[in-house]
Amino acid sequence: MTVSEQKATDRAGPAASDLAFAHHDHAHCSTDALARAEALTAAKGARMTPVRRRVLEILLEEHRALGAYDVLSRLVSEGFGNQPPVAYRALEFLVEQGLAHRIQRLNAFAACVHAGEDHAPAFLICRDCHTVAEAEAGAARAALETEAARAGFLVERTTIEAMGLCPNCRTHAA
Amino acid sequence: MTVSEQKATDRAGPAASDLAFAHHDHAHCSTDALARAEALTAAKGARMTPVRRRVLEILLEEHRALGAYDVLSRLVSEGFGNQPPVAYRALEFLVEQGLAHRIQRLNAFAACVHAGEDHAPAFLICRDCHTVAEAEAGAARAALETEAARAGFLVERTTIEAMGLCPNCRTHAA
DNA sequence: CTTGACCTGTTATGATATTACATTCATAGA
DNA sequence: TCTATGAATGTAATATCATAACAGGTCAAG
Ligand SMILES: [Zn+2]
Ligand SMILES: [Zn+2]
Ligand SMILES: [Zn+2]
Ligand SMILES: [Zn+2]
Repeated sequence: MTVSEQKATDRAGPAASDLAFAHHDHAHCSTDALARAEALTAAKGARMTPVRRRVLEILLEEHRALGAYDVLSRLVSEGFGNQPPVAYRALEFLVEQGLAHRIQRLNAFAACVHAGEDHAPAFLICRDCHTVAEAEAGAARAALETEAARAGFLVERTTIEAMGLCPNCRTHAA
Repeated sequence: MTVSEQKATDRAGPAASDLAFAHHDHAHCSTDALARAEALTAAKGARMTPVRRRVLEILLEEHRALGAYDVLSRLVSEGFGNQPPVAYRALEFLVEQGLAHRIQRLNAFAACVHAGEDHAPAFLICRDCHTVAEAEAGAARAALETEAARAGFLVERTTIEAMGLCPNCRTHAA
């Protein structure tokens, strides 16, 4: 990473204290994200319907990734449709709108904690407590694009994920 | 990326001409990989059985990722067992031995073209022709670890994949 | 030749995801 | 206001990906 790239990362990236692992006022974190989601979809003319809103709320409850069927079972118990497309369509919408991310490693979905910020996310997945934190992947993505460019490959989308131990679980393990 | 990191990449990484996209003597590329696989497993005392060898050969036929069921259907037509565990177990073995990689994005598997080299792979996946090239991810992984360290997260395994257009398909598209 | 580890075959099931079509809902234009 | 239209949702059926559990076979060390 060059010095200028590091500075860019420092400007754009979340502070370490923003990360899911740190203690924080999660009720605020969650309602804030939901409010921003409403504003963003309204601005784009996209429709934040009840199912979609509820799915986002469910994802926001914890900093974990949920499978489509986990989400679906929650929806069913609240009177929404009980077939897979109900969950998959709402999740697809949220991902398209940048309000949620798909975690490839887990075949699961997590709410975006930086909605509207046009960020390059990496995901830090704790194998122990299953918390998923969204980290800044600008530098990693740049390195990947550099490598791709050597091959003449045009990068359109990237998947950058790390599996390991979060600070809390490291401490417990030690 | 620092200058020293760039140099490290240049030393360790494959030349651009090594990549799957470039024209190359693939018969040699393939038989060579198979020979190295035999040597590596022998050295480790692991058993390269007929199914396992055949699965590796199948993966080596092209620089693409194959799903477990694609592999399985090939095995069936050659007299091996026709149940999913037959394919999954052979693939699991190859991944454990570092002879193949799992491509998360595709739920599929590709032969490793740098077996035994202790590399940090990134995968460049062409959305058009489905070729999968293995690129050097040392720099990207280092950037990801730096970011993870800020959060106190201990990285154990990484998934670094890019979806996009390979040089050939870029040309055709243009 | 027995033992024990490992490998393979097979059944059954579970988990993830999509296609297709019918119905309902929101809203822009007549 | 009253449709026409496209969007969203509900539902059934199916496709795709993955693992658990157990039985039987192979092979080399003892
Ligand atoms: Zn939070
Ligand atoms: Zn944890
Ligand atoms: Zn080749
Ligand atoms: Zn291509």
